[in-house]
Amino acid sequence: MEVCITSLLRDKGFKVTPQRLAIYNMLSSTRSHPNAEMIFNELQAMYPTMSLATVYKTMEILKEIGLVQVLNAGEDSFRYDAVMTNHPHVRCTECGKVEDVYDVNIDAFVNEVSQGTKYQIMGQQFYFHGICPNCQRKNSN
Amino acid sequence: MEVCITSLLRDKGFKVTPQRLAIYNMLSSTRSHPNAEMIFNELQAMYPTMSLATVYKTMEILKEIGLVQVLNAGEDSFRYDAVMTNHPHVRCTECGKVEDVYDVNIDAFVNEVSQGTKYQIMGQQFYFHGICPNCQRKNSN
DNA sequence: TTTTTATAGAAAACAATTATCGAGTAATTT
DNA sequence: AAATTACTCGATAATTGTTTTCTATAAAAA
Ligand SMILES: [Mn+2]
Ligand SMILES: [Mn+2]
Ligand SMILES: [Zn+2]
Ligand SMILES: [Zn+2]
Repeated sequence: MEVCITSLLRDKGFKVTPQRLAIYNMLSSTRSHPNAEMIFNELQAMYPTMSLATVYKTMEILKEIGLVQVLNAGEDSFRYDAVMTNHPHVRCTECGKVEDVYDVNIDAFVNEVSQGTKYQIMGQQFYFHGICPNCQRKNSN
Repeated sequence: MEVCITSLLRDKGFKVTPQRLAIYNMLSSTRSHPNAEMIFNELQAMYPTMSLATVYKTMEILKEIGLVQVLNAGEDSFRYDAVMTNHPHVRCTECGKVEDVYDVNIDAFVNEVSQGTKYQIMGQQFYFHGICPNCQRKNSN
């Protein structure tokens, strides 16, 4: 993993810096689909001088070299995901968390759409919204 | 249609104003999925004094009374749709236009996801991106 | 090393959206 | 119809997420 990002950066002419490694490490070791601010806050303790702009610029690079994908779950900010398989997401409308949707095969659906449209489909994002188990429990009390 | 929005507004305690009717009429007679600025520009000629803030506030109300849905196609601004059926959208990554995806049944897919997750699913949005027929033609020349 | 080049971070700029507020207008009451 | 009330418009300012600019400095190359 470390090797991967290091050589990927270098191969594309980007420098390997502690900030970039820290940001990628943080993102690839969480399932919380954080936005720029969450990443910034998390790294604040360890990298007190890091700025939000660095997070944004790094995400731009990581996206470009194919290490992260950008999510747009109907909020006012973008979220980031280091898992590069194209999987659906679900957002809890009460607590706001965004999680993966597992165990669902999107290929059949994607193929159906690809064949039914004149667009040349390059990708897609599926967002569900609803209430997470936690919030359901809270509500029923 | 006119009747519908008029009575819906009144029933929910909102006043029926020319601006609101104009915005809703414009939106329901286009398939371009405009964002606030596009709506504003389009109405500028007929309503020279209308402000962007009014467009935003009106969209908020129209969303609340269930007459429009808000789209989030991975851009930096929201788009609006007066068609309330839940249908997938596709955005051309070259010219930026957003169109409907027709003739595809999402129910089976939605059901599969609903049953595979512990979330109580309330809704979803499906976005595809690719290249529209026009831009494909341009590219091949 | 030394030299070259890209980057980090502070600060300012930007763009989409939201909030505030006073004057105006529609609905309601008299 | 007139008066009262409550809501709304649009100008302006504020906010928020993101991008740009600039320069000392860290990383890569020589
Ligand atoms: Mn994910
Ligand atoms: Mn549509
Ligand atoms: Zn929740
Ligand atoms: Zn196009």
